[in-house]
Amino acid sequence: MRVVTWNVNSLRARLERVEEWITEVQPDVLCLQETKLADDAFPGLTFEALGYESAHYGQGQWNGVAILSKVGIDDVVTNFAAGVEPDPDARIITATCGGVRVSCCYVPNGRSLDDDHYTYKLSWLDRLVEHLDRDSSCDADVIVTGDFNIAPEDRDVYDMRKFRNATHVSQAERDRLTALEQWGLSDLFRQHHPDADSLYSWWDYRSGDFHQGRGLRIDLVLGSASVAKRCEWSAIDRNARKGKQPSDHAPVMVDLAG
DNA sequence: ATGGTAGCATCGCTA
Repeated sequence: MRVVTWNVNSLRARLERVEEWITEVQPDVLCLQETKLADDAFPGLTFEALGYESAHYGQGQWNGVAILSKVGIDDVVTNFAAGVEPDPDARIITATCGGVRVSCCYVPNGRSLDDDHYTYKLSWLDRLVEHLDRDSSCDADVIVTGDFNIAPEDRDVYDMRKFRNATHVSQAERDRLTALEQWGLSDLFRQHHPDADSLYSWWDYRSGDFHQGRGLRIDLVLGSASVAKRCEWSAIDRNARKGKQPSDHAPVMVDLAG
């Protein structure tokens, strides 16, 4: 079972590329972030024609998340699970696909360490743990994936000197990833690339950052212990960042046995 | 230190 996360930075602007990519890579489950669509504008029929059921949670203009699945899509939850302080933005959708409980997340950017949006980011990540406590069981097959807007380690950042006093690398943000780890999740890409550095999933559009190798690894696929055990391959498809009108993010893929 | 680009409900905001 192939599970992929991809921040597409506007599904309207990216639909043709996403369709081509799906046809080539044939993921079983595809988690999308930043669709920037209202629910009634989501191209569900286009994906149905490619063999996918889908669920979208959007608000138009900004944010918006979706799950596409060839292996069923059940028990869909939009926003955080009941009992958790709801988020005003459309940033998380959860569904069961092929027996795996999948949460597709678009974590707030944070903007800067002194911005209210940074406080919101930390609160959002605290609520993600509460969401998992209420929605999912760490003993089951669970995937929490998406654009985390956090680089787990310094080696996931092209140049730490450029990130002094910046978001995406702060201890408080990384502590939130540790909390997810303590809940029972691990970084499936890192499991298959334990010694690698300079492997990124996002590159700023500006200044030729992609071609200069200036990126961050901020798109993660986290899996529970049973999922990690089944995970036999993971890669970032940086080819998808090339060519005409790419997203600024590349898809991150994992293959699970069975 | 700044600015660079892309997308949106576009001339300002978000990333």
